[in-house]
Amino acid sequence: MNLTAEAPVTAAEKTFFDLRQDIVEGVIVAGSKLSEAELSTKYEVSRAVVREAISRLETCHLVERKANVGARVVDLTPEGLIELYQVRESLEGMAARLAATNMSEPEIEELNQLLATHFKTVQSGETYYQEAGDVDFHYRIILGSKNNHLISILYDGIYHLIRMYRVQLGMAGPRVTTAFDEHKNIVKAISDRDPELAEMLMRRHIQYTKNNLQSKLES
Amino acid sequence: MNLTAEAPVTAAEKTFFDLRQDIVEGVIVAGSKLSEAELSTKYEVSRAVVREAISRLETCHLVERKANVGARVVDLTPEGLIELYQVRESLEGMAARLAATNMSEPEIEELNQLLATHFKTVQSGETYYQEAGDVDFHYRIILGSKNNHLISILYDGIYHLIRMYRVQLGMAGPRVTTAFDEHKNIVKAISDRDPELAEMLMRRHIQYTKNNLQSKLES
DNA sequence: TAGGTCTATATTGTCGACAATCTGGCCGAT
DNA sequence: ATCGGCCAGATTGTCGACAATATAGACCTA
Repeated sequence: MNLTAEAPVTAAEKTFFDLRQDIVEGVIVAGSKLSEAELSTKYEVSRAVVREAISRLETCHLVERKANVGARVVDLTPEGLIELYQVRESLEGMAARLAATNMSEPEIEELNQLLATHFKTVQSGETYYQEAGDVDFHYRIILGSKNNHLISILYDGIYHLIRMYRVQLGMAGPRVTTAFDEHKNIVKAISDRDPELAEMLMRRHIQYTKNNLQSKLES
Repeated sequence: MNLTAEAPVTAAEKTFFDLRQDIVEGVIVAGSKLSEAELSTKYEVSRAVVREAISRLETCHLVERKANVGARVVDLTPEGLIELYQVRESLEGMAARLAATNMSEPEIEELNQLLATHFKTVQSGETYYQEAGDVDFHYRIILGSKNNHLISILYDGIYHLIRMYRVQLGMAGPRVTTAFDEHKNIVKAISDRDPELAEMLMRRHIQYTKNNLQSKLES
């Protein structure tokens, strides 16, 4: 997710990005312990920057920390997934509602163009869509809400966890095209400046996504 | 807000609590810069623990940090208040809805008892209610949602900001008794296991609170 | 005088060492 | 044999010093 396109300016930030990626992609196994000394040698930085990186991971809810004990990567449970998606549904539903009011016409135009690009990608059968494409779509709508708190909670707070579930459960399959249609309808509602419909469609879209993930988690 | 009743186990945690309180209560002025060296001498700890404390304050959205520049206390703007309460309305509305389903009968009973206690406090005319009492009320409902992500976002994330607005704008006045009635109706909806009504009443309650705060901010 | 560069200073970022605390295993008592 | 306390090792928390970066002001130039 280099959508924010922010280059790490400090060593702690770079270590944070590296660690986050390794956790999201499962290189560091869910539930495993994060030893400061170990990571310090692995990423070739001092323990202080590892501590700072871990501290930021805690903000993303990717790790949990106990005083004088240490940090562990969160483990993925069905209950956690349900809780996460309850919150996501509410927040992104609000984002879609606000976006229908607050997005500028040029931004909406860009959103439509993004959709057109995705359409070609889907037709060509690439799996790329579900990962970066989907994230990009949701990202723009969240930004379109123009609510900085909302943006922060979603992107600094829970989005990496959502990615973690998706990546580790392996996203692909028949939902790709139907998800695209759902995206299309959401964009149409936003283009029509219909906040209530935009929220409802977004909430359903996320519910479908949750159900899809749940079925994979239970299998 | 010692509802969580968690004693600081480490120096960084204690410094975090102290700093947070000073910021929320306005002892440290909104918008002011947080100098690590200065705070280090003031709280009599090393710069490392000050840095950790500031890092945690960033998670609460109480301070903003820029690399190689430093941290500043957030400043309170009308726009920020609106954004904050949009998010709060959505999240606490969800909390009330979930609480109506997930709270146990004993927990609901305790909630009713809390309300009875508040009634006496309101009658006696103490201002205590609006601060700790109100926070306690909302806290229990949030916990009653049984959704750990939601609980974390609200309590580790935005509740201290809400307190900051309330404390610094000076809460008291004629809304005390009407707010109590709103609380009473919310508890009734939860007792009746009526999720939709509970959510609607909570959302309205928070809207009223926002309007009340806004009028103070504009004056 | 306006604009830009350069330097001095202050502040933040990073490091390695030491202190405090937890964990797991050993030993003894009942 | 089981339970509890206790010791050793390892891990996290804290500290002060050093390095890297930004900021403000002086100085120079056009």
